[in-house]
Amino acid sequence: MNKIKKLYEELLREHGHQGWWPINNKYTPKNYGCPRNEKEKYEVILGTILTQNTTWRNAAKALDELRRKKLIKPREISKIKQERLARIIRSAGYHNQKANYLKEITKFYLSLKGRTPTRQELLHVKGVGKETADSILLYAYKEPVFVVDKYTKRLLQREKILKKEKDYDETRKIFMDNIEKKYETYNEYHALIVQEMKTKP
DNA sequence: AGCCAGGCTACCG
DNA sequence: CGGTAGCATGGC
Repeated sequence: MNKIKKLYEELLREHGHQGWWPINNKYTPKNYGCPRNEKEKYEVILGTILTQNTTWRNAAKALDELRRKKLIKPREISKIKQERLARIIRSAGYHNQKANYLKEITKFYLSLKGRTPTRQELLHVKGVGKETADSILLYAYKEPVFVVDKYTKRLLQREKILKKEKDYDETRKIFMDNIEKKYETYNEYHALIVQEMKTKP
């Protein structure tokens, strides 16, 4: 019996479809068609940085401010002074760091010219660690990669699927070896884990 | 009034 | 290699 798959079925039954990622600060339940265009893809990328170690609520406020000022465009983020960008995204926390990170990922994004980046390339960008790299691949580019976070490791402990806590890549491999490599499924599973662990720590 | 949130970098031993 | 301080706002 595949415990990883079984756990997925249980979580889905209990919480229902989550339908990440939010675009324009709205979830798109049961619609994995997002992002639908380049603009939304770029918004998702900014969101992955802004939500690092921060609630989505606070990150979304920062995205709202950027949207209100019509700044969710790579050229605009490139142009703007870092100090001003920091003030605008203040609500996301760590705003000085994140303003720098947003500029870094934007420079990288422009260099791609529409191509899908590799995980290795993403990991070379300052401010992009493993979870953020995988989030960008999954939520912006719809690549079938599994996103691991603190909750994921904790859940495997709680369910006694693992005795000891594994590192990021090992944990990721456990999911990817046991679940069909589909974008929709990895999207759903990660969101279900967050939902489960938020309600039952 | 603390404690924590959908992490990452830099630096330590 | 593994461990940890620092980064910061807002909600409960």
